[in-house]
Formats: sequence, C-alpha cells, structure tokens
Amino acid sequence: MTAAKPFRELCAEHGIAVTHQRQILYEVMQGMHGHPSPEEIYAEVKRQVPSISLATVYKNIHLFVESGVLREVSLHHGSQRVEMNRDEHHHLVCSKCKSISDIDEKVLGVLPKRRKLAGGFLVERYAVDVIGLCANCQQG
Amino acid sequence: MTAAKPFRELCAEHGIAVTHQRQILYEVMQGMHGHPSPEEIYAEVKRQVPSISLATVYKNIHLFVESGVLREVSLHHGSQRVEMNRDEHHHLVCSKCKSISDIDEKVLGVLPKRRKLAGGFLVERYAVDVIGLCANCQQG
DNA sequence: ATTTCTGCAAAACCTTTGCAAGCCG
DNA sequence: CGGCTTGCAAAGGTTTTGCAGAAAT
Repeated sequence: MTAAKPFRELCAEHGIAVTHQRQILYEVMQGMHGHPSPEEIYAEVKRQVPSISLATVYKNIHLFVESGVLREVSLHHGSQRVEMNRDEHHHLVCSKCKSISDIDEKVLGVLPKRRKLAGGFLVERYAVDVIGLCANCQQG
Repeated sequence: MTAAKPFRELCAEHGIAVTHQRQILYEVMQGMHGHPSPEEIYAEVKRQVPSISLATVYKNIHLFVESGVLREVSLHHGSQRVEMNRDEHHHLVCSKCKSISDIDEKVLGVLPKRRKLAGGFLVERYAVDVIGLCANCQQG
C-alpha cells in the first residue's frame, strides 16, 4: 500500500498551514477504515479535540480533497439526478466542473460478465465513471 | 434504443395507480435529456400541472426508481464520503442497502489505458461501481 | 368503500458562510 | 505584524414527513 507521508511534509508540498486541528484530523483519518462521512470523522476527532467544530472538519476535508491529500468516494454525491438515456452507457465525469456526460457502453470495452464475486456479492451491472477533464475545463 | 412502454402498462406491471400527475410526470421525463434534478423535472411538469407539488415529484421519482421504471445516475448521491483505502480499488455497491465495500482494481480486469476520448475528454482514471446485492441482502 | 395519492407546511438533514477572535509563519 | 484558520451561529439547499382532503380501483 502507498506509504503515508508525514503530515508536515504534505502541508509543505501543498502550501497549507500546519494547525493543531489539521494535524489531529489527519492522524485520526489515517486510523479510520471504510468510507466515513464528515460527521463520523468529526465525532472521532472530537474525542481528541473536544472544542473542534463541524465547520472546521468540513473546511479541512475540502482542503484535503482539493489538494489531493484525500479522495472522495464519489464525485456525484450532491443532489439526486435521474437517468434519461435508456441505452446502456457509462459516464464521463469532469473532476473540475463536475459535469456528467454519457458514453456508450461499447466504447469502453467489455467488463467481465461474472455473476458472483468473492465475498458473495451478486453482480447486477457495472457503472463506470471515467474521471478526467472535459474539453472546456482543459482550456482553463 | 429501448422502446418506451405505454405508461398504463408500466403501472400495471408494477402495481401502481395511474394518476394524472404520474402520467404527466412520466411523459415530461420521456422528453427530457441528460441528468435532470428533481427540481428541474418539477419545473418542467409544473408547466402542465401548475398545482403539482415538489413533494409529489420526489415521491414519484422514488417510486419510479424503486420499481425500476427509472434509474438514478448514482447510488451514492447522499452525503459526502471520504476514501480511506489508499490502494487503487473500485467499489461494490449494494442496490438494496446501499452499502459500499472495496474491491481491488486488479480483480476487475484492465480497462483501456486511453488518455483521450472522442469529444476531447482527457481521462485521469476510472471509477467502477459494481452494482448488485451484497451477501446480506441476498438472504432477504 | 378502501386504499392510495396529492398538496401543503413543517421538519430534518447536510453543507456552507460571515464574522470576530486566535494562531501560524 | 499580516494572513490564514477556528468556532460559533445563522443561513442555504435538498429531501422527507405528517396530515387532511381528493382521487383511483
């Protein structure tokens, strides 16, 4: 697995200040597993820094995500969106402007047709997000 | 592209009542493109049924999604989630309980390493959701 | 006649923002 | 110091809920 860098080093690389809250936030997250929500992270950090506010957790998660220290589970976690394209397709998601466009399933090539995965997961379908920069955002 | 079934037929298949609002909602959505939000759909429907409420739109979108008439763009559109697994991986998403677990990138097989797609989209990475039923939900 | 659905308004989330005080470099 | 950061409280956006009246089967 990718080695964890010292926090001060990360901050230096990304030009952000080393505050006590950030330090603890980072350490606590290192020790978490799965896909925690900001609230869950907040609860965990609060045990070490009882005075921390949820707003600070949000602000710093943003900062970490923007600077690439952290990754979000999904680029489309905002409001609900409904699929109008009834053909089988996948999505191109722009990491900058978050726009979503469709790409025909066949263009991406075929994923394994397995029905059952180790762990007993029963596969219904694949949903692929091709993440990158849309033509517009490349110009910026 | 998949043929559009008559609305009454769909309702019969799924055992839901045919109301005026539902009928118009369905028709309006047929004519929309892309990935509209409930608000956008509401605005469109309101032109034909000015008295309709946003709550009704939400309730019926849910109903349509549950019964398979409609598909959501993303199964994880709720609150933000942060990725703690620093290895390259994809996600198993349960369509019933919405739980997310990780699956190593290598298990799924390799996606094309193309950098640029038609339309000028610059590929950074792929994020695959394997959608299906987790071991727990299969028992239900 | 019953069950289901609608519209309204209020509530429940989740996230962002403005600001004064405090910390970092 | 000067600028960035924090904590608080308030605001903002999205989605859900309870309920009484209306519509569907």
